[in-house]
Amino acid sequence: MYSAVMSMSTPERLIEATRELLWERGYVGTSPKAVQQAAGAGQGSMYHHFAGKQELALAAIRRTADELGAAAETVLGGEGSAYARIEAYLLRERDVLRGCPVGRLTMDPEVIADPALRAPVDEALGLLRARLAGVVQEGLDRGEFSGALDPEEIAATVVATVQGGYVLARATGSRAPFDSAVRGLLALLGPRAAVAATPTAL
Amino acid sequence: MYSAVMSMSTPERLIEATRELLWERGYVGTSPKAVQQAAGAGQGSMYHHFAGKQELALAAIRRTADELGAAAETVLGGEGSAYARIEAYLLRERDVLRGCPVGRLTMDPEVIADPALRAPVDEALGLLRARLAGVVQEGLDRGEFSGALDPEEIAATVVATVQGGYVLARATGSRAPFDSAVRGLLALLGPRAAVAATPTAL
DNA sequence: GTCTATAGGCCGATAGAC
DNA sequence: GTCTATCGGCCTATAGAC
Repeated sequence: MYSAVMSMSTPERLIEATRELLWERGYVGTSPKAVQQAAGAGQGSMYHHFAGKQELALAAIRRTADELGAAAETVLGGEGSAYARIEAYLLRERDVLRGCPVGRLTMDPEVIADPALRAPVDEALGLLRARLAGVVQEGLDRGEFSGALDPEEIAATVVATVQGGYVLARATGSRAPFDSAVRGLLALLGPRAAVAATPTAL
Repeated sequence: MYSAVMSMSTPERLIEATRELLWERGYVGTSPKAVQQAAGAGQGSMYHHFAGKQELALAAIRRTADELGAAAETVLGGEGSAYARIEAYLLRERDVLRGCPVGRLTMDPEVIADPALRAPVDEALGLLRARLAGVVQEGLDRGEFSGALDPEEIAATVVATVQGGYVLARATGSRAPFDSAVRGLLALLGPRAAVAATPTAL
């Protein structure tokens, strides 16, 4: 991990340092100087590779957004019933107290005010919802869930529960409320569905 | 509204201005200077009434947290079935694109790092969850919901859906995903419960 | 209570030498 | 590519006059 960082090119180190700082402190709370120190790069070096704070943040946000999509696809494109895949998404390993590196940006006034910075955030969360809606639709087609459910609504509820779970966990300083929220959602989504799907999947 | 602001004492105006700025820009993004300008108060005046940024923010956060509790109680302490009250909480009027003034602070590194600033946030969200859990328990006692549900988990899911709904709405720039998430949750919580409770409530 | 003055340091960026 | 120097302005206070 650290050796990987040390062997990176300067632009790479700058982007990775920016990703970390954006995650922890947001755009408003991240200064070029802090990025340079974290990346071990000088002032002139940073401005040689990137036009400024915004351009650097854009590169960092794009990468983080792409990673979110890839991670979601790994879990949602896996084996099993629709319920099982949604469960896998919800129970996936997470650094709960750090929150979501993409969702976090949504609370930053300067990210929201800048269309270029907001675009990757919007897209990543939109794709995630669409992908989840597809899985819910599959489950509906297979009769896993009650027929009254709207796939896009359930997808929004699933993503919102995760994003809001981070809020509750950070408020408390413990991941417990996140886990509660997820278990509550699974209980509402689940029992009958899981059983119904078993014959086909397992 | 504005006349009310203008007739307020200087400390009051400072607190209200801080509340607005904290909501929009967070603690990290809010400067004493910006507060002074928004409140129409001078530098010396602000530091006469408050020791500094942290003390001012503490007063503002406490008030916002208290308001959250009062607003929740208004809706959750009302008439109707448990389902109806949770529905009322979820459908309550909200400035969705502005997000939650309390939940927002959870993404601020300096609020989370400062126990004094975090405490009111933690307490407000904790009380909200407890209050909702009580309502769910009532619903369970009256047979409104499926017996398998855990009140604290469902309460966490409800609050998380709202908090996460804000994230989705702000990412998109539209309240639509918030409404979807809420409708999805109501669909999961609901139909049978709503019908079962109707005889008593309506 | 409110004002102005002052402080040392960071903010985000630009310029130009090496 | 990376460095140092420099910029005007804001950050968060503090000091002391009025």
